[in-house]
Amino acid sequence: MRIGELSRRTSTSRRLLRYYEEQGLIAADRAPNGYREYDERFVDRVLQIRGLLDAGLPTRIIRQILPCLDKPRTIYFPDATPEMLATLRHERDRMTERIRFLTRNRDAIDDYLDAVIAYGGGDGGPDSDVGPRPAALT
Amino acid sequence: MRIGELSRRTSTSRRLLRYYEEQGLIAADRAPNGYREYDERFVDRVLQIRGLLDAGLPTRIIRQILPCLDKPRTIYFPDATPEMLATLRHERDRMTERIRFLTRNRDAIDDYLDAVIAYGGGDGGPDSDVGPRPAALT
DNA sequence: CTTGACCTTCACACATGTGTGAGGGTTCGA
DNA sequence: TCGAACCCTCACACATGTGTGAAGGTCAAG
Repeated sequence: MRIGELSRRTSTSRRLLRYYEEQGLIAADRAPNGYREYDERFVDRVLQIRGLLDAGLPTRIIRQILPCLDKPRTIYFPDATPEMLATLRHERDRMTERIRFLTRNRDAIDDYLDAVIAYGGGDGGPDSDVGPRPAALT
Repeated sequence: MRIGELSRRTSTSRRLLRYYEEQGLIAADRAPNGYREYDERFVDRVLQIRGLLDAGLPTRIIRQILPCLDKPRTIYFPDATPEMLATLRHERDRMTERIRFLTRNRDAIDDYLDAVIAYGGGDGGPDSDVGPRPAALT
């Protein structure tokens, strides 16, 4: 497929797809006329990049960890230099930290939301169907 | 305490502390000479801001959710407008998504690392003490 | 009183992800 | 053959978080 279709299928602007390529995250090959040509696998790949980007990782890091994330665990290990393994460990730990932090704060928001609907009776939002109020608060 | 101490205690540059204030994330009061004056609570507060920032939330969102995250669940609910509750729900869901994504990818990295050390015997890094290799690979 | 360590505001600078548009080719159907 | 709908590269622009430094005020110790 060409860039327009990939763009549509990943909800990612053409501009960004070219940017990701420039950053070495994806490598499209070219049709004789110069157009980029992508195959199916790029859809998942781009989605994964978006996810990692959204999770706060910079392209520089994504470029390094992406090859290790191929779904069929390629038993053929690429050039895993010690520096790269160190980066991987470090990034893994950083992600674990992030997960902890996000979880803690997400739960705090959740608690707040629960408290608000228990207290004020909610606002008709999508969380209004949470079942019976705790006895102590009714 | 003044900005220098808060900076040291939170490993955050003075510049950023002023920036967070400008963004409405913290509100220091001023000594007669114009110096910012912070109390203990700001240490945690700043650390929390850093965490949320690192987790990928922009200051604009942090400003909204921070008041809901005060540790002693202040049963006194601030001006929780419906728009704000909607933001909160949306952001909570977004965080849940991020957590899912980060977890998935973190685990993938972890698996890769495990596979590498099982395969190549590791590189002497901090994960080398993971115990016996899986029987099938030794 | 001076020096040094603090503090203030202001402003320019930079990296990163992303938008936008100019200037110009290719392809395909009417 | 024309127009629409693609594609290309290049480049400037913007928001956000962050660094850095100038020009100057405050304060305590020597």
